[in-house]
Amino acid sequence: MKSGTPLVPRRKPRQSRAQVTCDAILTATAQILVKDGYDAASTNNVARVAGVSVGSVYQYFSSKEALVMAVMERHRAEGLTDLEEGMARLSGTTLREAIRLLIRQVLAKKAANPRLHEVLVEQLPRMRQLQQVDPYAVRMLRLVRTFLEPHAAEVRPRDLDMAAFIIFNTVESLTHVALTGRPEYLTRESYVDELCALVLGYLQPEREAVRRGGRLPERTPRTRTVAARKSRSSGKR
Amino acid sequence: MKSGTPLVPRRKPRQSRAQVTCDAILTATAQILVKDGYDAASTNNVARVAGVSVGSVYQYFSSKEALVMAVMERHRAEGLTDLEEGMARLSGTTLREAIRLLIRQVLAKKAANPRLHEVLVEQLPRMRQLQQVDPYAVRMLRLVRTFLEPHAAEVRPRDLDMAAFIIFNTVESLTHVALTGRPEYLTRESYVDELCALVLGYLQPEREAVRRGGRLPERTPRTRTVAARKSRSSGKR
DNA sequence: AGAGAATGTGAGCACGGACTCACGTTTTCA
DNA sequence: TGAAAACGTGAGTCCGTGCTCACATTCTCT
Repeated sequence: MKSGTPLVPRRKPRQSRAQVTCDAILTATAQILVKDGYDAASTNNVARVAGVSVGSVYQYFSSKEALVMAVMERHRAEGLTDLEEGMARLSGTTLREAIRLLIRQVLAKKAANPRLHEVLVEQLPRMRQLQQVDPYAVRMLRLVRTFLEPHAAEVRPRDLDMAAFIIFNTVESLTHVALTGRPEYLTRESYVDELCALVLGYLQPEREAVRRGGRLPERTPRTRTVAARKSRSSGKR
Repeated sequence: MKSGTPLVPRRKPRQSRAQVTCDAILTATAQILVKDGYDAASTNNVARVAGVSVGSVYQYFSSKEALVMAVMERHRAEGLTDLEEGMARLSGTTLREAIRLLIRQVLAKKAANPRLHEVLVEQLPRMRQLQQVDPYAVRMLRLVRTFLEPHAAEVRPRDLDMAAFIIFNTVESLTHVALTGRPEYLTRESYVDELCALVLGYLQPEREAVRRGGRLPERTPRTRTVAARKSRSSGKR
């Protein structure tokens, strides 16, 4: 792949048949990504699957990177509007309910097309274009921040930008790792519960509870419940 | 890269000069990964930088993937023993203190060689070998679980495996995204504070606080601070 | 109609990468 | 000491990939 190639300046489809070709190319790319991963998505292969010639691919996409980028863009735009709509439906709910709805939505979204999400997220760091500032990420964070602002008073974190960054990335990452490492979790209600607890616990004002929990054992625990001791020994290899 | 190549069966260094070559190769690989990324780490290039011939590389590593895998293994083993040692030093501290120490350790570890961590984490999903069960991940999770067990009684989550999964991945992911997206955060004390709040808040037993927080505004907020309203409108694009 | 623009074609080039192999050199050890 | 094993070499093979270009086809619009 040439490194100096500009990523944007390419012919835009003017006639409808061109639009069709363009769509076919994007769809084929997505399909290959899902089925065989990034490496299989060579320009020649994409052209073949799309039923067009390589030349046509390069009419509309200046490089392989631009091609994958376009698929990503399409997909992310969807995610963005989804979240926007989701947030619009929140009036009249408690913070707790709102967070649960949003988390559930993110999980459902990823579960709907797990493989595509997986591949795209993995390729994200390879996109030169995004190395500087990723407008999508910025908008996502702004959205979360906007969600937090009305609750600024009742919530612990003072730096809402950082809070948005943390919440967004927590939910995003935990969804992603569950997807790849623990697919069962995605459909397990308790996972949603835990994610909610995580976010809500983070937002809650401090208190003393766990701090009172006492010291860690020196060697062996002196006083401990039977259940605790049992699960402990079963945890050893 | 051939896909059918076995990843293990390769000559093991028996003489000391062989060990030297082997080390040189691994070091060169790591160095290239850090400086120029994965794509630059071609076998020929690795050999050149290591000062050996390509043939020697293939004496000990059956493929490029195996090569990178070896670097990863080395690096992850380090991380594992680090965490083990860190946990061994925790007796006599509160849960709160313990968590803070561990989080700070993870952050410091990544900040010490950010680029290597970054590249390796990015390449992780490409490793065919790990697609099934990743023994490193298993051991890490077991470690966290072992850490949690003595506190099973004073802590909210009932499923300690899931809790370990969530905590480990939260800290890991948030460290990583900070590394790549907000490097300033890594040295900011407040980021450590927030991560601690996140984990501790998650572990704390439930309570009513935020639930009482009331409803979200229907259309426009009725009662809201000036500051909140101001930053809110500025949040629009 | 027909000229020019838009669209589509695909053989093939240039390049670089992963990997092999036939052969030298050094070490081991009986 | 000398033969076998371990180690090291690097030119060279093979293959896929990204991408171009000269040309053919279709559309648009006066």
